[in-house]
Amino acid sequence: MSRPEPSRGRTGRPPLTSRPQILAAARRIIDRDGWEKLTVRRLAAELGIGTTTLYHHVRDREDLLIQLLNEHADRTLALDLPREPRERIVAAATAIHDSLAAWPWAAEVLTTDGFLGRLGKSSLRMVEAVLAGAVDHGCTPEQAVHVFRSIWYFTVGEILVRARSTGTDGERPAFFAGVDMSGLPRLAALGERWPELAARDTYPRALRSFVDGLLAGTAPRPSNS
Amino acid sequence: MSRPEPSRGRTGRPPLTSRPQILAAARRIIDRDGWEKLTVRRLAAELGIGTTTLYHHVRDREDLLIQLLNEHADRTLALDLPREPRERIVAAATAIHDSLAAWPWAAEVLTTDGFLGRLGKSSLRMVEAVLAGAVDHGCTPEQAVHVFRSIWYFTVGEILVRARSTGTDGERPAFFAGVDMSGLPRLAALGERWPELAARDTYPRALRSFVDGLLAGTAPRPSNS
DNA sequence: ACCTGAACACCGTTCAAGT
DNA sequence: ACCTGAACACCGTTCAAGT
Repeated sequence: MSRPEPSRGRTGRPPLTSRPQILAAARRIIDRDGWEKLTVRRLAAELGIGTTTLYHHVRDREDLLIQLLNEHADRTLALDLPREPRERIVAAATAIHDSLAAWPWAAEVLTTDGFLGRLGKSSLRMVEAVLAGAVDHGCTPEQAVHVFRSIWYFTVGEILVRARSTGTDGERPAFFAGVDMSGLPRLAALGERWPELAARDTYPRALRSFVDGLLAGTAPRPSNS
Repeated sequence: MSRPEPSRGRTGRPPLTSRPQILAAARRIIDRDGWEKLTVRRLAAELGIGTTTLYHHVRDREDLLIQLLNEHADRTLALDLPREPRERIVAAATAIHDSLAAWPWAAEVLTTDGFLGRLGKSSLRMVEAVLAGAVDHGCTPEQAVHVFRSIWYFTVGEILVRARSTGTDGERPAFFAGVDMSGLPRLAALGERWPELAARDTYPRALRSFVDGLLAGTAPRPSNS
């Protein structure tokens, strides 16, 4: 896993490609060409190495993406969190959300199996904060996991849906064109205002409602003594 | 869009491939080989036609998937909903959830831009039900859209994350293996119980909490007169 | 009007071999 | 120990042509 010092006497050819180099090249591609263009083949080309060489440094494409995400998390999740339980939960969830919203390509990796077990320390700190906030509020560990998972699903859903929504609203033709609106009065009344309303950033407000709803079931801890 | 009667005199060769045939073949592939195998090329092969012929009947792969989803919705969302606003919202969201949970491949299409505008009547009925429930509870149209979107994000997130989670728990090695747990006491205390807790189906409970939280902000309508 | 093969421009990953 | 080209087994989509 860790690379040896170049000065230490060792057998074999010294590596020409390092993990930080690979991640830097990947970021370069994303910034320059868009994250859709980050493929194993292009990344190798960017590094000036053979495609297959990359497979000595990353297990597969998914592994590359998770390493990239963890590095991103290290840079964006190093913040202090409030002490009060509810505010702690809200702040941690918001940090996760904002971090992911800035990297919509993260969507590809968010839903992989066993994702949590492959997360780095920075991300796990945020998971811990939500769990601790819930427990401090009076939740059992089981309830705390439920609180975390609920918030996680909502956050992932928000990111994934909005990541694919074009910001190019304005010149788009009738959103509900060709849809038969009979029997759908509320939807019909909204009509073409829908795209505008759907584009609003309502994550913070919805998050607070959700946290309130989740914590309402469990009695808050009695103040000490 | 609609196909002509074969008996009516018309110019040109009669079509050998119809929309229902295509959708039936697609379902056959999904049931037999798994939804990952549903590709344009395989579908054409299943139908016994050239790959390019398919492009006369569907605009592209995404269009095929949305047609398939709408057909699925027609078969699964034809249910009655309770009249009481809160129960109406919960029932509609649960119907959407259960319908999607049964077809995890729907994940591929859920997040496409302008998705709502391409939905069929059965799905829009559920959207309408959530909006109507919120308005009947006392929400403004703007708030009702907020309620729908919040529930939608949560539902999509739950489906997408759980769709990729293997049900093959039991023989999997240590979930948090190799993770440094120092400074993460709540997570450490949970330890290897995490996969078991994360596998629980908590959607209904979390949904109720969310709906409660979302409706709490808006005063319930005064009973009539 | 409907259908087609060939081609374009790609993918991720593995193998056996080279230095 | 590290790197490699070639190959495998695919993708979605477009074009110009055939019946």
